Amino acid sequence: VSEAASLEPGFFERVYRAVSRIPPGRVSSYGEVSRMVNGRASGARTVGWALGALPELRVDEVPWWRVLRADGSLGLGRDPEAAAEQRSRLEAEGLGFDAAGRIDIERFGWP
DNA sequence: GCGTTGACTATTG
DNA sequence: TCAATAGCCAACG
Repeated sequence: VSEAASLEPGFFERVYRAVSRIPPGRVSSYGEVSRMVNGRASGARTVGWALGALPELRVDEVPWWRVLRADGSLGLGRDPEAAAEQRSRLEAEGLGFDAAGRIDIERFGWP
């Protein structure tokens, strides 16, 4: 492997990797993913930004819909269409939403 | 090197 | 519960 740098994937790759480790029926928050990637929950914004750059081609590899906000509400607040898709995918995995449209991350959250 | 941007989080009122 | 504010980190121009 001549590409020694590939041993240390960039922030993007690490985020995709961490998100892809989330099993079906479970959800995680940006802060949690940030902690997996950087060891800190402070980089949550960067995680969201990294997923925002997630090309559609990687959608099948990275279950971005399993990443929610810390309070269990869906992200993509500025993208209603994508949020609806996220909700559909989560419902398809058996996750329940409350009246406020939020998931009980304490119950479905992936530690 | 600096300022801006962003799918965030925690705190305060 | 909702709204607004401050703090943090990484990439881009």
